[in-house]
Amino acid sequence: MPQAGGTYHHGDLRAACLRAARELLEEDGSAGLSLRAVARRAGVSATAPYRHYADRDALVSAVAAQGYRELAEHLAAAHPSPTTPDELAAVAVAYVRFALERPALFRVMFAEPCDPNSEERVAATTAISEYVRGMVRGAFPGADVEALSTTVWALVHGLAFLHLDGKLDTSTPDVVADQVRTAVQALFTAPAALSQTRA
Amino acid sequence: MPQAGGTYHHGDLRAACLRAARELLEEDGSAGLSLRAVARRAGVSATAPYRHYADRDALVSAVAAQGYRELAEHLAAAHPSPTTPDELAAVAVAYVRFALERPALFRVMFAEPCDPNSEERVAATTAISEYVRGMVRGAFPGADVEALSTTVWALVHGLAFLHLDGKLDTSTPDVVADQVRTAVQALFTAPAALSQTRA
DNA sequence: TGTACATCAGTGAACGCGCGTTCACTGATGTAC
DNA sequence: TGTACATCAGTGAACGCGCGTTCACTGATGTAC
Repeated sequence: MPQAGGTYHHGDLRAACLRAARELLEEDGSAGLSLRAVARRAGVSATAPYRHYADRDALVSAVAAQGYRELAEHLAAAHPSPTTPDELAAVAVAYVRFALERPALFRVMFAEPCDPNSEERVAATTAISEYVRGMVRGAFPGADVEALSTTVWALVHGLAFLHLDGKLDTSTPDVVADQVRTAVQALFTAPAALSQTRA
Repeated sequence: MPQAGGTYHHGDLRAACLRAARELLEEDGSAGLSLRAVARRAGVSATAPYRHYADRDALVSAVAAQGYRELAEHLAAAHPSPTTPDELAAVAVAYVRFALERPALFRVMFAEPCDPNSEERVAATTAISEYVRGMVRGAFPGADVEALSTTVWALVHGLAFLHLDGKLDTSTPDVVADQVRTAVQALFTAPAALSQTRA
């Protein structure tokens, strides 16, 4: 029964490493995420983390997986099962806000094809796309769920990254939220504009 | 008048560094993009690049700017001024293909907010968004150009990144192209599906 | 309840690595007279 | 046309750094009897 204390045994170094990694990530970006730095921050020798993570990649994977889980919760908190455009927009806003509030984490999550070896990561990714699919199913009954899910996810993901990379106005959270809502609205009104041209 | 020869003076080391950087980028990812590696590949001493680039960041910025210029050309080559959904889809496919063919370069281009100090980079970014705006203006006369441009860019950018990060089926270029076309189509048909639910 | 022992989670020294960057330098080039 | 000299683009040794990872180790914990 581990008792967290100032003693030789840490108590829960695994979790402490994860926490330290998250902090470093937000402070220094992914460049700052080294095993040694994590150990330092956790107040432990440089090699202690090896008791809990096979190597640096394993730690990074764990961080990413945690990020996915939090993202899923964050979206569900915005609305568990959106069906109207407004509800859908609210979830989109939540997605983008998540990215902007944890930029380095978000980058790590999507930094490379998650290696199929990490079950934890695969499961986490799948959970997100399932959520999106469920959302589309609820909001657009009768639509091609697969295609529209991709569209919706891509739109929101693209908004998140363009904001993250400074390609869009990110001055205040409200400005961002408005842009996201408008973009999602455009998803519903674009054909009306198009119909002026053709037919 | 620089004569490229096997002599002491390189001739055009600036360009050679850029070329070497691009190669390293595609071979080893952005982790492989070090000034020393670039110098090595260019067949020059480790410090020679400093004659042409103030520091590593300057090189990276130059690479990114070159990437933006190439992306702009690539899109224009797909269609200089698309107006129909099909033409728009063709440009979208070109965008995603560009990303998948030069994954590491694409990542560098969008890896961080381009520092406003690099005029070259700012100009390059602006060129892309201008192109998108022009496209939207042509394809959707009467629409809110600003909002719809953001939507279109985000959708396509999101598709590119989700593919790049292995979140979508990337098995063959054709599969990818189909997905992109379908997603863009969905942009035009989503409200029809929605109208089944409401009103 | 007390003790012997296995197991586990840490330590700390050491390895080799590649990196960015500085510095004083030197060879090649071009220009002014 | 020839020569002196300034400038420019390279060299190579050296700096200090932080990293990932290995290894043999030791202190703490828990368990079987």
